[in-house]
Amino acid sequence: MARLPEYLRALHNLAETGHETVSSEGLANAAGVNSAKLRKDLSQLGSYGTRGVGYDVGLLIDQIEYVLGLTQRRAVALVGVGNLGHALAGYDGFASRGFRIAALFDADQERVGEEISGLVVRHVDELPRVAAEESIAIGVIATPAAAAQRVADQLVAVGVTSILNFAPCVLTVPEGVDVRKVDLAIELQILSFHEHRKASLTALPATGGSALTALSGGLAVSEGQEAIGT
Amino acid sequence: MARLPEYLRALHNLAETGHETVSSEGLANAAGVNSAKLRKDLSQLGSYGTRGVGYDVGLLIDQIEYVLGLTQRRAVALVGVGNLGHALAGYDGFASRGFRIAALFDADQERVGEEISGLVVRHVDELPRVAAEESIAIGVIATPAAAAQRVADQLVAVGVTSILNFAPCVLTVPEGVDVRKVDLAIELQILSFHEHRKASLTALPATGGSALTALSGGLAVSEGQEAIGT
DNA sequence: AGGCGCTTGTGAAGACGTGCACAAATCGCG
DNA sequence: CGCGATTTGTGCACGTCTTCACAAGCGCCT
Ligand SMILES: NC(=O)c1ccc[n+]([C@@H]2O[C@H](COP(=O)([O-])OP(=O)(O)OC[C@H]3O[C@@H](n4cnc5c(N)ncnc54)[C@H](O)[C@@H]3O)[C@@H](O)[C@H]2O)c1
Ligand SMILES: NC(=O)c1ccc[n+]([C@@H]2O[C@H](COP(=O)([O-])OP(=O)(O)OC[C@H]3O[C@@H](n4cnc5c(N)ncnc54)[C@H](O)[C@@H]3O)[C@@H](O)[C@H]2O)c1
Repeated sequence: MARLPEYLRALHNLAETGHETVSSEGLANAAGVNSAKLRKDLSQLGSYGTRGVGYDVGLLIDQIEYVLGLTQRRAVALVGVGNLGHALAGYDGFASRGFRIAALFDADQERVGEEISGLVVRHVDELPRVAAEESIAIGVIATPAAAAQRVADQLVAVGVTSILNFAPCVLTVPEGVDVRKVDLAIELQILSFHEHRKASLTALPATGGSALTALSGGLAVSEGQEAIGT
Repeated sequence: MARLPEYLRALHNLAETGHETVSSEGLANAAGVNSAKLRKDLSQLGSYGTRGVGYDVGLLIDQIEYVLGLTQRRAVALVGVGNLGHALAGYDGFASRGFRIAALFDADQERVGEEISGLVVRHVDELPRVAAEESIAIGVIATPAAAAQRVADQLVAVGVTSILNFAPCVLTVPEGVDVRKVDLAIELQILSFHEHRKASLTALPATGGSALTALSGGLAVSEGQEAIGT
């Protein structure tokens, strides 16, 4: 389930605040989801709630971390240490959430050798050797789109089966390899769509207006995320 | 539809390659989706394909850009010019996809006044004045989680109705305001989950193994993204 | 002009996710 | 010990999304 990480984060917050137990309602609130949905999700983990009381925060954290495979700290390789790569490499939020940036790679000789928060940037050709040493579990691609497919191929070649891709392009990978994409421009465009829809609706309250207005008003808007009402 | 931006990107690629028309199959391939799904999506835009030929690339681009509200270049305000904020501010991919970073804000006096790719960082208290001048459409939050809710409130106060949030926390906003969240750690954790699942499955081919194995094997894995097989 | 191959648009079926509503279970308290 | 308050776990119904499959439409070639 894609919501598990969200629950986990909320649980960690609760744990730091001193809570020992949470009701499904409380946790659902903190995670921004429906309480029934949350209970259904958690019931799939093997039922660790006590009726009348709620869920044991610590136990639930352990459960979710186990299911997510966070009991072992996974090694991440970051390829492409440019604008975005620098930010990622210097981000401490990964370490606190179960990951360890194990190596940085770039193709630019100017960047090779540079040290970023304790790690030295290596040439991408060294990937096979480093992968063998570090047992990389996840590869992150932060190169321009033109280079992304080649980098993906290289990652797959050294045995990486999970890739997080920041380049705005579709990657083709063998079956068994998971790819997730983060494209900020797409996020903005989805927001822009909503803006446009809102604007059209307020401008033409009941007329129906242009074909586009009817379209955007009548169509389902399900992007896997939605606004959280007050 | 959340897939429209993906189609748009693929279409721009095709246009640059000199294609004048595309079949649904071709475009679906380029965007990484099923062709039937793509046709159904496009049919909602008002049917601009020619049977036996395909879709006119240029026309389709115009259509999608109109629906997404990209005919006007929307102004984006970026709040929090730290590690990540710098990368975002210096990213030229926004400009080419219909957006204009109109202003940068930070609360740290040390950062106020700094110039990043032609824009001067302003203090977040100036937001009301600048928003009035620039008619900000979208706000991007790249502050620590602790400050995110306050910043969101400030953005809403000046009339922003679309927010892209990079901080790992749930934002509460009034109805009518859209929030999208990008949490990199969550992306990694989802990948980690798949890694764990794959490992469990290969380790215990048919036994069923632990409760967790049965769980992860039997449960639906739908995270809004999936691997693209070869 | 006619036929043929290709492509779109869509009906229908199935899978999936969501949320309500309620029974079962547990705790605390009198 | 029993009762009520509280909260979990889930059956069920509903709406949405996905995919297949195919008829209708279009252009090209003969
Ligand atoms: N900067 C952002 O905020 C941002 C936002 C969204 C998306 N992106 C995307 O992230 C990617 C990187 O963006 P950026 O701003 O960091 O670009 P950048 O040009 O600053 O950095 C790219 C880096 O990748 C390296 N590189 C190029 N080819 C390589 C190869 N084959 N192997 C290894 N390294 C290689 C380059 O040497 C460079 O250091 C781009 O695809 C961009 O579209 C960036
Ligand atoms: N750096 C990354 O790669 C990365 C990755 C994923 C998520 N994030 C998230 O993005 C956010 C920013 O990360 P970062 O690495 O840039 O952190 P950072 O500490 O480098 O930058 C945060 C910036 O926000 C500013 N700020 C703090 N409070 C503010 C306020 N009230 N108003 C305006 N500005 C304020 C700070 O002065 C600072 O410049 C964090 O929530 C982080 O979890 C970052």
